[in-house]
Amino acid sequence: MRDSLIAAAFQLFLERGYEQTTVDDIVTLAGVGRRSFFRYFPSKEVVVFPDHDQCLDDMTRFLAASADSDDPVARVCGAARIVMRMYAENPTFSVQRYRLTREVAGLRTYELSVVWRYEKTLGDYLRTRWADRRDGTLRANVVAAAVVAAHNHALRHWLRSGGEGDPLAAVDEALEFVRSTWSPAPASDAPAEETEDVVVVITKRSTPMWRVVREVESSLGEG
Amino acid sequence: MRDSLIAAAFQLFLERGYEQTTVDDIVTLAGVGRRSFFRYFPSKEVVVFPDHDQCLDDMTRFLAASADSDDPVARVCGAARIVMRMYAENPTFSVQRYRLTREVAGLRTYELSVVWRYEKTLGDYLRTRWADRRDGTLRANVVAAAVVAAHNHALRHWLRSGGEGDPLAAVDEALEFVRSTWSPAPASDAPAEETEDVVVVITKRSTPMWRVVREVESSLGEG
DNA sequence: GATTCGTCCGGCACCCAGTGCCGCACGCCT
DNA sequence: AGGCGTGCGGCACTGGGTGCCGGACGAATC
Repeated sequence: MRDSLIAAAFQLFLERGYEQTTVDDIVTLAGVGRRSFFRYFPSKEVVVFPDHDQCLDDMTRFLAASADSDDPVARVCGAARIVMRMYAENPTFSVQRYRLTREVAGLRTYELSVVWRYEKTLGDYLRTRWADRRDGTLRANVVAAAVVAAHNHALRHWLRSGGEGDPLAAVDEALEFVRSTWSPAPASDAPAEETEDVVVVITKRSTPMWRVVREVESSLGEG
Repeated sequence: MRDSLIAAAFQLFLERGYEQTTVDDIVTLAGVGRRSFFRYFPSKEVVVFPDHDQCLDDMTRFLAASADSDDPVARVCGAARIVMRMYAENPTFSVQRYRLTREVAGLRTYELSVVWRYEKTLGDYLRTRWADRRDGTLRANVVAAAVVAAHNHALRHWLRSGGEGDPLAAVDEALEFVRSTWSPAPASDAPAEETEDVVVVITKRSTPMWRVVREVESSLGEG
């Protein structure tokens, strides 16, 4: 029932457009009653994003299964990967939906509310993880927004290309940009205590931290 | 006409709620025809955010008047200040609207589309400024999202407090967190070269950067 | 095997946001 | 005084979304 409604809806949406398709058209094509449509989808827009509820549940469970030893930033990056994986499971469907949302303003607005639920979920997780920090909530909100932005950057790029290439690798690269700016530990699990070289930094006491970082980074070369 | 419609709408929204107020109620209270409402506001939600169109224009002009010598990150932070200033001009109105958007899901969704226009404007500006950088668009999207998140963090905090305190100072503090992570130059124009103290750090070459930072921070005491 | 009960579906009536269209009144110019 | 553009009101209509009720189906019970 639910799947047949989705199939009928997308068939009509792609044929004659979203706004030119009424709910009556969908239910007559699917052969069900009009009332049943609104039993499965609270609004006409929801049928365009049928899998996001499940995906949000997956993300919530993934974050709830986090250990205290996990790096919070790396964890939310992993959570963002879940969403990208959902898109990557059905490339043609995702690309078709992307074209719809590009054209229809109402769908874009609804998509924003969907994305906002992900961002709120990530922000809530980071907020609890950084409850002891001062400015923990600010940091949580900013990092959550940055992760979502990086994810959407890679996602849109992949969707615009028509579903070519590896979206998981693209989102990892984009997320690495975010992770590297806030998360101290690298993603790789090779500990650094075993190496031998020594770096000496001499700086004035009030030198801003970013200068210290830049100096050390340059003294470390490109690695 | 436009102002009388806004006044009538908010009076009814605060009395009996947003969803319990129909457009007919608004126009009968304002003493105008129903058709005129939709002449001035394309939808019922728009009447709740009557000043955002003008504010978006102000932001666009502010960014267009940017010089190439300006720091892009500082410029978008200044653009975010424009929005906060608009909220701060009418504290009681802003707080009332905040309570409405907290309760009504449809208004929250519409607000997301409004915020998204700001974020897109900031992102477009940064994208042109960073056109030569590799990953310039990714950086632009992430920084724009971070600026919006920091702004909203300060805004929500101020609105939840009922409009107490200085929202401009709060948003500056939040934006400084974003600016300091991406823009090298400090906002204050006092360079750091004039101070005297020296800090010495000795570390292994492959010590992760976060350990270096922690070490320097601890050696600097609490300051 | 008949009854009963919970559940799911269809149909109906209704509300309300939003739109296209037309008529009218007002101010303006000639 | 007589056209004329503009802005407003009214009307009819479309379509999304909801409340309600009746009926069909299957499962448990007697």
